[in-house]
Amino acid sequence: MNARRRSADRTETIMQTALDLALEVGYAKLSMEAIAGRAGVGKDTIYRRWPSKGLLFLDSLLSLNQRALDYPDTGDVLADLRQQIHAAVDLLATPPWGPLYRALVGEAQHNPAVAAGLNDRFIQPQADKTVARLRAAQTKGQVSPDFDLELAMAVLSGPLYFQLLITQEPLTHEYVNRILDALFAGLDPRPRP
Amino acid sequence: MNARRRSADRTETIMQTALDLALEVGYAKLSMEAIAGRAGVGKDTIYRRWPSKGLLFLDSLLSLNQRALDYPDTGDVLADLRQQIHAAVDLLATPPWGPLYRALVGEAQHNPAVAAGLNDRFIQPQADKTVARLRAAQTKGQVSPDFDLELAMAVLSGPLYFQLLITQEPLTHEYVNRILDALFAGLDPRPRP
Amino acid sequence: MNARRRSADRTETIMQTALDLALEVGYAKLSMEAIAGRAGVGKDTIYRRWPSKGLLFLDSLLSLNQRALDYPDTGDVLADLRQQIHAAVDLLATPPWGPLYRALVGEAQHNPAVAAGLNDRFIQPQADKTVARLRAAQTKGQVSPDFDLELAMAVLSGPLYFQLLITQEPLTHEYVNRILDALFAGLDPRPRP
Amino acid sequence: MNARRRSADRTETIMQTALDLALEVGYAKLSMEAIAGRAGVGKDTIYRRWPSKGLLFLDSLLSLNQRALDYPDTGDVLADLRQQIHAAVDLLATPPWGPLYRALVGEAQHNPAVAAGLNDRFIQPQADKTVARLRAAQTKGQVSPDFDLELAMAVLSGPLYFQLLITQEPLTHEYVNRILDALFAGLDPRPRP
DNA sequence: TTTTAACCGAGACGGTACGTCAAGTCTTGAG
DNA sequence: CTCAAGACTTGACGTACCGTCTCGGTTAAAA
Repeated sequence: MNARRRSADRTETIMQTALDLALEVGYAKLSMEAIAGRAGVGKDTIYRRWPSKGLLFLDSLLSLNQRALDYPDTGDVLADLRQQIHAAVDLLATPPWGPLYRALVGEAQHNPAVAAGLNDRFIQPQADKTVARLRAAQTKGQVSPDFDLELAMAVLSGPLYFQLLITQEPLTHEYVNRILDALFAGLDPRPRP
Repeated sequence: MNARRRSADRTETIMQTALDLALEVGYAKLSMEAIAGRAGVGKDTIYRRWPSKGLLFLDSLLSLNQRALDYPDTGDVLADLRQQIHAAVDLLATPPWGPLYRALVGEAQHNPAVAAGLNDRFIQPQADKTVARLRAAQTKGQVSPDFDLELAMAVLSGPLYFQLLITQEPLTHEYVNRILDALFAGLDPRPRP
Repeated sequence: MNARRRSADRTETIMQTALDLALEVGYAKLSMEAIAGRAGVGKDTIYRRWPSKGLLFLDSLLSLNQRALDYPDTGDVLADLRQQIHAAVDLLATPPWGPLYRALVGEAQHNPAVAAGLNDRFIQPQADKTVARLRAAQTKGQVSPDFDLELAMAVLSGPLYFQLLITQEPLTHEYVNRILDALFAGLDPRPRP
Repeated sequence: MNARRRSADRTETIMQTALDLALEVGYAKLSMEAIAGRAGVGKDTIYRRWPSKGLLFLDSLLSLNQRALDYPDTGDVLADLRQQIHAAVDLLATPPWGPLYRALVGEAQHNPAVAAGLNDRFIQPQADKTVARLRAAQTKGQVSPDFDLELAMAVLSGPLYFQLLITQEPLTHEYVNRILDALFAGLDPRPRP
């Protein structure tokens, strides 16, 4: 039992060290040797827990940053979505997290295991929460029954990821609001009669 | 003149070899040494042209895949957008290109030079074309004058990139159509009176 | 203990391989990569043990060729010196050793660490033995008390090295004898009265 | 004629530059590229004149340091030898020349062409002059007719080279004198009756 | 309490690739 | 025709990590 507790301590130490080092030198220059050295741990002790640097990093980022990104349900869908997405955007704007999260997504592009882990442990749960919140509103009649919830989720997330990963312009509340407003007010391009 | 021509030949050979190797082993296992060896070229000859593997790969991908992704202008905005985006999606679905493009975007997450190059040479031009096509329609009165063109572009691109990079589900024409229809028909979630 | 033993084995293997390769291609074309490859060893494993090619080679040559070049003491100084120097000359004439030893001395001309190692591990000990043998003879009254032993050593060694390194004519027993005779019979150039 | 003169100028310039650079960075770090660059000359222009770095360096050292090391003939052999050898030793003690000459001899150990060039252009001529001076003395009856002149030359040179190349202790006039005195006074080790 | 087996830190090991450097050859355009 | 300039192939350098594999030296549990 004690052994297991020490084991758990070590697991935590390693993840924390990995994160610290990633903050200092960036994910690209993060090395298992440096993590092991700094954590005062043998390399095997790391490899016994995680099969690759990517998965260790994924675990570190997700486990140590367990901020509740849960949706409130105040009854006002739009306000709830806005608040939740603002929180997410704030997190990504807080200095280390944006680049680290970008690095993680980058890693997922080469490493299928990381991609799978990222999806299963973060992306899908978040998407599900968004859809669930929308569905709740739909049930209450606040949203039209033939509104495509999955698509709405994609239209909300997509532009943010596009900005984060591709154009790398800063994510602002104002931009989030424009997307939300377009989605909810209707982004109808048709010329008015 | 001859020297310059031979030089240009070599540049092309190197890019082609880089691409070939990337197809065979994937970007992650692509090495400068292997490229140099296969291309029958010294490593310096590569480093004289590109400062890093990422930029060589960026150049290879963009230069050797100069498919015109220009928008037609048939007068029907929706049809033109649909055709153009379908073409892009088809390209990404053609086996090697999807993973390679994903790898490139992944690399851009660690390497600012790649990110900048990708933006300047591909993302921005494409975005500009989309906006230009929309603006043309706006001028002709086919689209409402207060329609936010930049946002429309982001709403069109974002979900596709989200699917490509994050959920990694296949990109289909059907999905493109859903997005286009939502955008143009209006994705109004408000309950009908 | 096992680890240390395996370590020592590897050290020996590397030195032996270095020597083998030097025999085949000569010191000038000897490369760390070739040694590592042939020995089935990573380059780091070599660099962990020796900081440069020169010092590895020095170690290989001296450790693996630990022929006792000790002076006998039969009571007859001249005979003892002659025997010992003939042995040294024979060694240098045995095909690989002459060129390899020349290469080592050559390396010592650019590389102070090799020069120091060569002196400390080979030149000085040999010189000391020669002087010691002469001193023993002096003690026994076989040699005049004001005979300059250091100079005698230099007069014995110098011409041999001159021939080995500079004129590169073959070293023969006959040449050794001429030097010994001159030294012991007196090389008095003064015209006889 | 003009072309040839310019050609000769260039040859001189290259050798001078090689020597200058060798003084600055040492022979080991001397590179053809650096010489060409500094001399304002294409690499081919160098390779057209000398087939290798070693031979260029040999040429530079010998051609640009044409100090007359000729023996005077004042009638006093011993004094003449002493003066000449002191001059040589002084030259080697003047800072750059000792190390450079050592480097040249070092190079000769790997490179037969350098060894041959060094012998033909410097070692043999010097040896011949020494022997010639001794022979002159012999003819005048100042030296015994059965004195082995070649051996005397080797006994004079050998210890100096030994000190220069092997033990790397400083060469002093005092050491030269000890050798000369031993040679001329007779280094007779036999116990006096 | 003593034994014993798992676990650990440390870091050596065989590899692979890095990015740099220089060698010696080859090509071009200016004079 | 000769030259400077410098691109080119080649090949080695020394470094950095990878992921695997010992090695002793603690422990914590079973005996």
